[in-house]
Amino acid sequence: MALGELERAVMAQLWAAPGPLTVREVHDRLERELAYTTVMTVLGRLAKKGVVRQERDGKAYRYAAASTREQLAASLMLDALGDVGEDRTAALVAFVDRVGPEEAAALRAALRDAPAPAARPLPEVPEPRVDGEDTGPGS
Amino acid sequence: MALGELERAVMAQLWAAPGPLTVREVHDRLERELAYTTVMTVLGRLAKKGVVRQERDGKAYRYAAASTREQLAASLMLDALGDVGEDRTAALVAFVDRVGPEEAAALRAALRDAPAPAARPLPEVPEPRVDGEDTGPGS
DNA sequence: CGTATCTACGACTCAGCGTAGTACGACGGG
DNA sequence: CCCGTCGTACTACGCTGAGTCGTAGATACG
Repeated sequence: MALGELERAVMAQLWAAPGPLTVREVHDRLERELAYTTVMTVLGRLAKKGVVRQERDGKAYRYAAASTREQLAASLMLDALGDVGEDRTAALVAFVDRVGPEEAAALRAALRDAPAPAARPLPEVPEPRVDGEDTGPGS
Repeated sequence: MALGELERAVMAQLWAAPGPLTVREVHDRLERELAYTTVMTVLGRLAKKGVVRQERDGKAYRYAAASTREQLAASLMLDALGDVGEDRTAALVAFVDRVGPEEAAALRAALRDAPAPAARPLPEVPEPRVDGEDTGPGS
């Protein structure tokens, strides 16, 4: 699910903005000289992947990141951890073996704050949307 | 750098084996009905990426995983963490917020064992090899 | 009406992966 | 000595995802 280069650049703009952006706004904020439709395509793909939320604003759409940068990074890390197969704990040991002291400290603090949370899943970054799928049937 | 489906299956065989395997051995252990040359190509690509070590054995080659499954997973996790940009600590907080209790315990234990690890880099998983490059006398 | 602005959809390129065929050298049995 | 077997090297083809854009259609506004 890793994002491409341009996709990351677009996400950076969405994260940096105070609120949802239109295609044009994203396009104007990007340094690169891209066609308007290129940005639109990328935003559409990001929306299809679920990392971006699309909300109507009159004729146009506004786009906002579905999760924070940190949550997305955490998701990616979970994915990498899951790929290992069974022995997650050994992988985690190898992981902390290679993070710097600051990161180790952050991990320690985070573990202190979250004593026994039963892996509550966030609603963000849902399954990649498959065509005409309702975002919320509301049970 | 994420591996593809078949690449993962091949790595699984290499990790499961007690020692380096020849192409034929990997081919025979894989469930799928693949052409011998398919396995050879995949092993070659894995070697070019540096996740597999190629050592001569008479006429043939033997292939071994360059790092353990756990180390590779840790590398992938580091990559995901690095992509976030600056605020690594926040990402780590989000990460521990979403791992299960067992993983949290593993993290705690690992952090206990490694009090001040100055990010020592492993020799495994080197830069993707570019053409004729020496594998290095690494230990 | 004409123009500007959006979205929808398709198309093209390039790289990575899955898959395999062919060419060619080394080796051992008749 | 010749041939089939085994193994490598090289090339190729189809598919998918990402980057890039063009064109067509809807719509609002002077």
